Parts: sequence; C-alpha cells; structure tokens
Amino acid sequence: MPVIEKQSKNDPLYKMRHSLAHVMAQAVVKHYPGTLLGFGPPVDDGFYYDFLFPEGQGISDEDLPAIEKEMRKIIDADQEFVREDLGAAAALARIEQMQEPHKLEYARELIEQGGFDSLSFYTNGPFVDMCEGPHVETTKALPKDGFKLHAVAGAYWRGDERNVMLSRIYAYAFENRKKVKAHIRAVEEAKKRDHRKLGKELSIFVIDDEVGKGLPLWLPNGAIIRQELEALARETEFRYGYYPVATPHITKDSLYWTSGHLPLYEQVMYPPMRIHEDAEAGGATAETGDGEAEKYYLKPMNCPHHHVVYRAEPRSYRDLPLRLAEYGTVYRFERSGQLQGLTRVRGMGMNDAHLYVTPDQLLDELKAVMELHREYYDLFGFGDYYMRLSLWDPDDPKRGAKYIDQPEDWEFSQKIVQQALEEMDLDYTIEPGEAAFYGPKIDVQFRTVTGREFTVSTNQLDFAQPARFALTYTDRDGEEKTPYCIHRAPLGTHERFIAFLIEHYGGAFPTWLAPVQAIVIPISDDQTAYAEKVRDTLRGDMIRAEVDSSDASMGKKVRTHITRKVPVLLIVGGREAEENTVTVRRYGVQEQKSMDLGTMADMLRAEISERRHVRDW
RNA sequence: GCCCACGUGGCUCAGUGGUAGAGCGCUUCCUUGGUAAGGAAGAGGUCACCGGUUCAAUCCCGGUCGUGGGCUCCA
Repeated sequence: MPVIEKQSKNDPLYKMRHSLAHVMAQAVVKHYPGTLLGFGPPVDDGFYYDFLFPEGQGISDEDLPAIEKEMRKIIDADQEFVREDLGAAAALARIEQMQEPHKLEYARELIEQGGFDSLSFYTNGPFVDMCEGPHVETTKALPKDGFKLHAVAGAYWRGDERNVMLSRIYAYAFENRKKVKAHIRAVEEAKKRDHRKLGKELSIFVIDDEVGKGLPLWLPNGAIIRQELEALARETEFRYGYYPVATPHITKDSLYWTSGHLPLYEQVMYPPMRIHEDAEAGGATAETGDGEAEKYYLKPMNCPHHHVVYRAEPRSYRDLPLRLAEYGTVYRFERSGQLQGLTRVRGMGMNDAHLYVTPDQLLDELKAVMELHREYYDLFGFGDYYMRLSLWDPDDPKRGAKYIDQPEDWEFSQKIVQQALEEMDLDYTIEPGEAAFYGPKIDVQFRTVTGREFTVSTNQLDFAQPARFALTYTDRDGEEKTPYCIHRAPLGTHERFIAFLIEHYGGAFPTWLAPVQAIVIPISDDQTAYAEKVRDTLRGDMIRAEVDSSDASMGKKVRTHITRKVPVLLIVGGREAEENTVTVRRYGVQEQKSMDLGTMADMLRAEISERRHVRDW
C-alpha cells in the first residue's frame, strides 16, 4: 500500500540534532538564568528549542554567536547523556523541583490523558530535560562545527495563540561543517529561484501598498501566463465533461448563512459592505448602525454559488454527474503576518469546480479527478509532490463541534476516497483529524524552493453541503434524492500555482507559457524589414514574437534575452534575409542551427500547441 | 495578529550626526555590430511615513506603514 511512512527516531541525524538541542538549551540557560523551557525537537535541516526568557529580557540575532560559542564549550566538556526513568509521581515531583511549568503541564497531560505510567529524563552535565530521547552517548559525539544558529522567531506554546509566546531559536545541523556550509549555500541558491525575486526580474507581478497587501497586480507577462493556464483548464475540463459557469464577486449575507460560512468562516472574510438603496439620491449609501441595510460580502469561496447554479433548474439522475467549473476570484482576509508573495494572498483566482454525483458514481468521479491531477502534473513535469488524505477523528471529544457528526457518512465517504487513491496507485499520507467539517479531503502538497510546504490543490468529498442547500435530483425510482458534491481544484489558485511554476522552472518557462516566445534579433538595421516579416509570420500563427530593434550590440541583445529566459532567439542577418531562413538559438542550448523560416514556424507552433515542457529541437 | 530582523534613485546595494554615492536599468548621441555587457553624455532620491532628542538627523529614540523569517491558519 503506497502510504508514506514518517521518519524514524533512531536515525543518527535525528539523535544528533535532538542532542544538540539540549546542548543549546543548556547554553541559553547559562547565559540567561531563569529562562524556562518549551519544546526542542529536531526538524528537517536541524533543530530548534523554545524558551521563555525572564520578564523584560529578549533575544535577537546578535546574541546567537555567544550561544554557539558556549555550545562548543559544552561539546568539548564531553558530557555524558544519562537516561533516567521515573514513575508518574516521582516524575512530577522531579519536574516541580525543576520549576519548569511548561514541562509540568506536558508531563501531566502525558500521564493523565496519554496513559503514561513513567517518564524519562536525560541529564548531560548540569542540564536536565524531560525527554523521550534517544540521544547520543556523550556531547563529544556531536559535531562542533556541524551546526549554525540562524534564526530567532516567536512561537506560541503548543502552537496555540491563546498561550504565551515563546522565543524559538532555529539551528541548521548536519554531520559536519562541510554539510552545513553546503546547506547554507543551497538555501542561498534557492533564493535565486524564489518566485518573488524572479517575479520582479521577469516583470510578472507587483504588490503595491496603495492597492493593498496581499492583492497582486499582474503585469502583462503574468497576465499571459494566467491566460494560458485558463485556456489549458478550459480545454481539459471540456474533455472531462465539465460545464463552465460564472458567478459574481460579491454576494448577500444570506447565501453564507445557508452555506454555513457565517458565522464559522467570518474571520477569514472581508467585512461586509452595508448598503442601503437610496431612492432619492438615485444610488446606494453606506450605512453603519442601522439594521435596514443589506450586507454584501466579497466571496471567499465559489461553492455556495455553484450550489445555487445547481439549484437553478430541476435535476434528474440523467443529468448527473454534473460538473460545474469556474476560474472564480475569491477574497480571504488572511492575517497580515501570513501574507507571502504570491503563495499567500488576499485575492485569488481559483481553478474551481464542483461535481454533483450520485452515490454509485462517486468512485469513478473521484478517480477521474485524480487522473486529471496526474494529467496536469505530468504536463508540467512536476515530480515532487504528495497527496495528503485528511480524515475525521472519531476519538476527538470535540468532534461534534468540528465535524458534521454523522459517523456512517464519514465511514462511507472516507472508505471511498481512500479506495480511489489506492486504485489510482497514488502515494499519500493519512492525517486523522484534518478533514473539512463536511467531509474527507485529499490535498496535494508541494514545497517552495525555500522549503515551505504548501497545499496547491485541495479536493473534498462533501456529504453535507448539498443538503443545506436542499439540492436534489429525481432518481430513476421517482424519489427526490440528495447528491454528493466533490470539490476539486487541481491547479489551485493562479497566485500560488504560478508561484510554483516560476520556481519549478526557475523562470525559464516552457514555450507555451513563456510571456515572450520568440525574439527576432536583426544584425543590423538593414534587416529590420526581414525581422519584422519573421515576427509577423510567427504572430500569424499566434506565437508571441517580438523584434529587438534597439541599437544595442548583438552580444548585448543576446545576453539581454537570455537573461529574460526567452525560449527562442532568432538571429537574422543579410544571409538569412536572402535565403528566407533564421538562425535559431534556444534557451539553454549552446549550439544553434540555421533553419528555413516556415520549417521553424511549424516546429515552434507544434511545440506550443502540444504544450511540451522539454526542448527537443 | 504575535515574536525577531529589515526599509537609501526603477533594480541590487555602499555610506555618514553637518541635508547622499556605485553598478545595472532608463533617455539622448556616436557606433550598424554574426551570438552572454561597444562608447559618451544626461535625467532620476523630501534616504518608507509621522513625531521626538539635537545648533543640526537619512544616521540616535518612539510610533505607524510595508517587507522578510517564524507561530497559527490555509489555495
């Protein structure tokens, strides 16, 4: 079964990082007496530890070198890691004596709710920590130059913002100095592919204060990429039997009461416009205190509107599955600290669709949705992603508040979603308790070049919303029945998806997506007319071609357009003009070839229309 | 929103308690050049914004806004 397994704790790197975290904590407590401890686990590229500094004290990047120095002293001191197991009562007494309130809280939870009857402690030198281990034998086994403290960040105790905010110190940690250096270099290297940097260099988008944070403006280059993606979706969805719909950006509050987004989702929605139709003034005026005003919200999701489209006409089982698609623009009031380039924005164009299906169509439709993902991701050449199956948690004491509490619906829908994944032979992880409130989810996870994981596509099997909207179809037995709804968004949102495309290709887009597909470079002004003819020939084939008629030198022009990652450079001099040919220099290819203009145009057109992501001529 | 850092011409970044500089880009001129920077001249900044300290602030202090790294949440 292709379920992805989590990493082992006995991994030597895990032990080393975990032990270094203890060493760092010891160093921090020595420098800042009275500091309290939080958690300090290993992470993918090192470790962190959370601290609560004494009142009035804080820490910043400038303090890190001193802590590193202290850590090296501890490593040199060759402290032994000694494990001790204490029964519940003794363990609690021990922690109380340590005066570590966070550790105490966690220990109580482990004992009272986790059923632990003993807890383990690790001591190295003067430092004791409640910890399940394992650790290295002595600090001497730790690489003195294999770590680098690199960031200070705030982190709420237990990740809950109602709790106190701790100071987290992050460190990179690897087997040796060379590997740390290599990692830091890789991080620097990755920054060059960051979509924010390339987005600026390649004039794809801007985010301007005066428009609003999280509200990107698409420059012509970016708008072209959006159009190409929409064309791809339109064609693909047509082949898969979807119908397009279009719905408005703003909507009265009542729709969101029906859908259940109000009040549950309200904190993520822009506040409503309150509108009072003013007959005398012949327009609308904003109202504040008065209950007469109608409230309109910017839509945070497309599903309620699609449900209304479904409801607009009587439906028969013969109409199902009914697949309604829209690149709908939605707005979500994300907290300012969450915003990040194009990956986290407040206004976004979503590749959305809702599939209304009968129970016996569910499996095939889910599989078709998975196939659609595969088709798209193969087209783009994506390999580094995984599916995440989010289920409900029947053991959650608060499940009634978190989920529609209909166990038999959960059992049925989870089983069928997992079956679809299995039958499509996809790799996936299982995340209990992460489901949507109305059904299980399949998210598709990608990583940015800077290592952050994001959901690109989210898909849900919804057994609850159709009933809220009283959606029905007449079945063959004449009964009115409620359909299931599948939410799917394989291309996610334009914003996030294009961010990934920029990083995935390092800005060197496949020709079909490239804002400028071909640049014609005349060698001298004498060839301007021929260059324009070449350009116009290509434009006749709907190829985005331009002539560089600036008075820069040849070498300069070539350099400029390579820097802008234009897929095809066409050099035309006297010889080409005479022979009706072009000299082709492709991005990333050193050697060039001379080709007949018509032949070149045919090959380029084919590459674009087939949306090839490899350069094979 | 909260913690930490940062905010100098379009971009990348120097710099100083006495009101600013480079490279790239841009404009103009010369150059008509066969594949990753031809040459010259020029324009362009109330040093994010507001307030405070000071004889004097871009530089010091406070606040605001924005950006980046985290926490949480999510497409």
